[in-house]
Amino acid sequence: MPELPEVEVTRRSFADAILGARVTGLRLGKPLRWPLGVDPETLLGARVGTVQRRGKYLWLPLEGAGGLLLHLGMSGSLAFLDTTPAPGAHDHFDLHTEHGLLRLTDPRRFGAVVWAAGLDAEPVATLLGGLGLEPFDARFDGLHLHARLSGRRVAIKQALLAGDIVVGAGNIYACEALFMAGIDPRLPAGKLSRPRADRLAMAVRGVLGQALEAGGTTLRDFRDAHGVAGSFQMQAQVYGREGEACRRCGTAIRRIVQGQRSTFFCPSCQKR
DNA sequence: CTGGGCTCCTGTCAGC
DNA sequence: TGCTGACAGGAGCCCA
Repeated sequence: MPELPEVEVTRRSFADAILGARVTGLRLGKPLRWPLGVDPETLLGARVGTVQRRGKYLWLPLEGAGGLLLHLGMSGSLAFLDTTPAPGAHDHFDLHTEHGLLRLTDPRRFGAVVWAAGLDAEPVATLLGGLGLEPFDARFDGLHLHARLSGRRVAIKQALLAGDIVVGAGNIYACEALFMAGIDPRLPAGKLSRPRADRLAMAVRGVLGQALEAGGTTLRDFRDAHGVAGSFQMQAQVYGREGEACRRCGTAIRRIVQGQRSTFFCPSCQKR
């Protein structure tokens, strides 16, 4: 579910509210992707610092007690609640604080909550270590993109999704960015020309920025920590539109499979 | 190093 | 109505 815009929208929706609150309790539901990695008791009383985002991960610092790395996987969402409803079947992590309850709901359980002593401590250092640049980092541009793609034979779509060059674009936004840049998703990454790399870098930033403004994409169940849905799905040009007319040229949008993921594109607007 | 495929898990929907 | 298979917003891991 959540790509960079959804994760960032989520972060913004509760970071201020939880800042400075002491941890008063912790409840674990069914196992998530990895074990928490710490005795929950040791986190009691710690103050929550400023929630940060790196790629699609959130880092929740606990002053004097390390911090928690959160990932929403495919189906995760966070809620920040004034009350304490009985946990549902898919509520697998509760962090009770003086300011409210932070609850992770994740039906598929590909998400994770992992403790580490710090951002540079294991296992967090390894998880974050291989990540590419943030899309809004000034260092991320066509030059960087072009250099990192050179010699690679994978399809450009898969190179974007891999997250080791630039983070944040998942299946929806990778498709949308390639449409915006007019690039065929099957193009071998190393064959992207420098001018087109410029366009693609701009498009990645542009699409993620638009999605952020729209509050993210709510295909089915994405909500921010206060239950607000996103609306970027209304602006999608290709994602989920197989067989429908391209909004730019009218050609039928195609769906193909790359690396076991659906790719949507306009065969006429997007060139090799 | 690179690329490709598999895997984790549950829910939903289309088709028969 | 019930069953089956395809598919779903991620990404770590293993193997060639």
